[in-house]
Amino acid sequence: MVTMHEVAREAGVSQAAVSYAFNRPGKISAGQRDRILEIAKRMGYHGPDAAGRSLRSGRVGAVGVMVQDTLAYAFSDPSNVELLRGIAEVGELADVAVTLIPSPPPPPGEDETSATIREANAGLRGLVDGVIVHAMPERHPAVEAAVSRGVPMVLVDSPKMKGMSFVGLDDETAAHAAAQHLVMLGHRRFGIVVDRLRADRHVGLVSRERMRRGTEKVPRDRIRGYLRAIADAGVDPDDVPVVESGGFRQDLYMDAAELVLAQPDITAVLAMSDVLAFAVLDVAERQGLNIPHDISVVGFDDAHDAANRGLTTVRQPLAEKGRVAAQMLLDLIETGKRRSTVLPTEFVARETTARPRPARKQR
Amino acid sequence: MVTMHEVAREAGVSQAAVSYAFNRPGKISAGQRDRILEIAKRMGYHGPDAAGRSLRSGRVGAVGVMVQDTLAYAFSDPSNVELLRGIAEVGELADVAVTLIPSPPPPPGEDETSATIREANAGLRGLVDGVIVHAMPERHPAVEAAVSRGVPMVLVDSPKMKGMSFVGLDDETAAHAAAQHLVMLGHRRFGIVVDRLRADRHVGLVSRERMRRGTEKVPRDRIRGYLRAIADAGVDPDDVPVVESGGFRQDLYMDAAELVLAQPDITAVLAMSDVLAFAVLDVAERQGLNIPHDISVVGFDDAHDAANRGLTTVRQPLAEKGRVAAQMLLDLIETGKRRSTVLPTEFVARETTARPRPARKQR
DNA sequence: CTGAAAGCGCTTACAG
DNA sequence: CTGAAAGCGCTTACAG
Repeated sequence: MVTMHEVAREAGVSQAAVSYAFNRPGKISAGQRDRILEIAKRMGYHGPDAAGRSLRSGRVGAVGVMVQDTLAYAFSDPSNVELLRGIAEVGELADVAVTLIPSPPPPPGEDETSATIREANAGLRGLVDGVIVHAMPERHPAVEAAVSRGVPMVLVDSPKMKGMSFVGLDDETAAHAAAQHLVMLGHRRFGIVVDRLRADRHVGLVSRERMRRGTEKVPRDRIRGYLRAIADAGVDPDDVPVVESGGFRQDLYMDAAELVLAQPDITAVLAMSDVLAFAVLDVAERQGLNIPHDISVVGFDDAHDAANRGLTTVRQPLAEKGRVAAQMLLDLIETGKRRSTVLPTEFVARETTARPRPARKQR
Repeated sequence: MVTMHEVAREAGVSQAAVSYAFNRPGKISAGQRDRILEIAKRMGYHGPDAAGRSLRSGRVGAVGVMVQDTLAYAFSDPSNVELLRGIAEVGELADVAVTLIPSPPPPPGEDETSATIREANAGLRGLVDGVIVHAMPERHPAVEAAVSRGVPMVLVDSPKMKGMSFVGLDDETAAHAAAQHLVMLGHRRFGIVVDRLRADRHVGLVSRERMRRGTEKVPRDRIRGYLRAIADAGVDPDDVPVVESGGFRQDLYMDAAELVLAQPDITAVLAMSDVLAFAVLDVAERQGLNIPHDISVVGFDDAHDAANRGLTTVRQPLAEKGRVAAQMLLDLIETGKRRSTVLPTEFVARETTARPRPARKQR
């Protein structure tokens, strides 16, 4: 590799002059600068090496996006992709690279030493100047490591932490509106589907105890909103079945959809995301159920396909969420100033919700 | 920031011993190692800093994906997302971060000095150990810079370069099969839509001269395949209108779809990608055309929505393409060995193609 | 406007 | 098994 030093020697100047030619055009005469750049080019020197530069300047030129689970998942859910798109837009304008950092939960029963080493080598490693923490649970070791390293951080759809920037929604209120729509249509028997309350791969019906101990902010808040609207309608929230898919894979979504549809007497399903709602639609169709007349379905996100499939859902500005978070992070890195933003949501009624069929017999 | 040095002093060992505790468990006794790790943890030292480490070791722990245009685009096209998903899967297994590197074309009329500086600061900057070059055109400065820097590189759907690893399809043969399907159904009047032949934002009908001078590998090869099948059917390929959207945005796709559908007497449209085909379907529907009876439409990719919308298309293994490319890059970084792979495609007939309406009058 | 010098945090070959 | 030392490529405060 050609270094600044070699270019400097060839040009007959100091190594610092070469650095200035690339980084501080003002510190050097235009003629000198052009001559140095030309010599650099001829020698195959293409500019300062990132490692040396960032070691010295403490700035890498990249921001990270920390996601739970696999990166593959990050690209599987269209809502997530939309968020990444927003982040990328801002990163690009600021000429900052975007690095994806998968942070799976620690393997069960790991000993202290391995944990320390794994965490040390995990994700961050100083590869980024700051990090957007997306939909991570409470007390995730990767987040805590970043906090104690003092990495500038913006929390998105993750549990709020004291003194940390936050971007998200008022999930509880938004979910309340969705459930209230069903209540107003006359529904009284509901099923709820969520993806994950804790990172322990639990699949199936959720106990009240488990609901209380959920570590994932978004599902927890949305369930709370659903149940509050349902309770307001005079239904005992403890009678409402909540199904957890346990992960973010299509097959798990389908299983969860089957389970929630198998709950006796329900006339409506509240799905925590559009992808879960789509799974419910698919299973219902396969079972010959008429949507919305046999079962009403409400999603959340207003993702890519929602309008095509006529899904009643809650719209959230996903790309905007990414843009706001990225801008907030860049400002935080620059100025150290923390902020928080709650983005608006909007309930969108489409064709997957209707009055419950009066003929549907009570068991 | 806590450094190794401070941990070493606190533990009463040399700085090297701390490095070994984290990186070379074998070089140090287990007791000593645990003690050092514990002290490190207590002091808030979370492992070697990436900048220092990579400066010394020459290894960053990240691979880049170079994409033309904006990152936002990278997340807009579902086919592209699928490819990224494949790359991410492999990167994850290897504990390597994935960094997205947008490489827009140079601004027109840029002077030499600015160009040198821009290129120096562009994308790579040593942020990655290697790069996957995805769908970049011939002679793109960012690619050339990476080549002359000697960055390990795998070309995906980009023009082949001497001595460089390559992953892609036999686009010409695949496109030939798609066009042949239409020929066999009896079609003789075709329109072709592609996204971009050169990075100059040309929009609209494409001259034969422009087709010859295309710098984008995939559209060039696919057009060649389409036209060969059409010529085999006895139609003069010079009579086949080719429309270029000029970019990767929904509105440009819609404009291109309108223009191709406005071509006189055509009974079939060959779209270079599913997203373009979807735009043709949307415009056709809005115009009250019956698909497939008024117009047959063929896509390419078999992306997410293709099956849902009944699109006749060419299936390619997008996620697999990403996995293969990423694995190839990791091998290249490790061993220096170059390879190339051509992945299989499969023509998939669905509901957007049929015999041309015999009643459709010839002008 | 230019140059000599210090030092960012780390890894590893070497000597013990 | 452990430690002292060199040096990776760079930026910037400082002196001229």
